[in-house]
Amino acid sequence: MPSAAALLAWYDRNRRRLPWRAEPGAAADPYRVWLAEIMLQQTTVAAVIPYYERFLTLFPNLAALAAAEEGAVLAAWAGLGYYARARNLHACARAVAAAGGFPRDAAGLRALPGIGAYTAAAVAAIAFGQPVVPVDGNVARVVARLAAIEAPLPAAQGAIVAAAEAFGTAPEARARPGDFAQALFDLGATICTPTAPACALCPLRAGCAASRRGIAADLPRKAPKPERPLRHGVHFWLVDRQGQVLLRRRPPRGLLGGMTELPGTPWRAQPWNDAEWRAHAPMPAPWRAAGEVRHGFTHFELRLALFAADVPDIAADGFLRPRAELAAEALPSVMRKCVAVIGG
DNA sequence: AAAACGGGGGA
DNA sequence: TCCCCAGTTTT
Repeated sequence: MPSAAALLAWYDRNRRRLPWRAEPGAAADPYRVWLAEIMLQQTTVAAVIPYYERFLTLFPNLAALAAAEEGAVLAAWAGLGYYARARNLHACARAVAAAGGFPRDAAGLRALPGIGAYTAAAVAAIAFGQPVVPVDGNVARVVARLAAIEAPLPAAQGAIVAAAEAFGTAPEARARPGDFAQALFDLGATICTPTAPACALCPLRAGCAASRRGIAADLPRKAPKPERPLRHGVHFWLVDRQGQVLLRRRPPRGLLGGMTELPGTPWRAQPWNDAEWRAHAPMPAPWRAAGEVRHGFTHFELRLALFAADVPDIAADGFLRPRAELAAEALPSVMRKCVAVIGG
């Protein structure tokens, strides 16, 4: 069994300073811990920091976020991805505000929108000092190596969680649950990295089965991923005589749910021919080819053809924005790419 | 159990 | 290019 004491001693000297973290010895703010954890789901620290700072300015506390319109929250989230997180964040803020505060235990937190097993444990440990171990990608990698778990993910997840909980029962870990969790995060982020782990610098090396066997860099093993299919779409850049561009809102749920887009066709496996995409144009217009955009989503690759036209007046569903203000519009990244190609 | 759900940074 | 990231929800 690796040494929790050694891990915490390493953490006390090497901890990362992050905007949502309390200073050593200070109490963590549950609102900030929760907000950061939601943003950090499947998202790197570097990507989160500017969004976190902006969010805290717009919504400095739970009451402010609960009082905001969902559209304002989605707009502040634009570009960060996984937009269901923003909708759940808002719903969660209202539920917690109505209840008078966050539940202090993992089971209570787990019942809230957008909070799964990982986030419940992270908030319980970091904000409320509960003796639980959140297992994210970092912790899973560290623990799979410590215990030399060779079964591939996701089948190995149960064994990894069990090993993490066993590590967390050490008295030093139970005395500082939040620091123990964050120590595992920091170790995974800076020493026990996915490729080429710096085992020579690791405080847990003596207790690491994978390091001993020389297979640390090979763990955790992962099941092969299905290949991503290709999809095609066409989007339209329609400008009126006042220089206003037609935009519209996507359906409230599903892919990019509730976000703003240029009007376009559905995205499908087969490319669109001329007659097909014209049937989806917001109105008849002298369309001219205006470029192409490629964008990768988690489960498919997207190729968009862009067509532009100028008309005196726009008569179509959607809303208008001055072309010059589009850079400031809250757009998902794929639509930001379209604007950059056409209007850039 | 499997699929849906974004986007950016690093190897 | 592929992989990974402080995962959750829906089917």
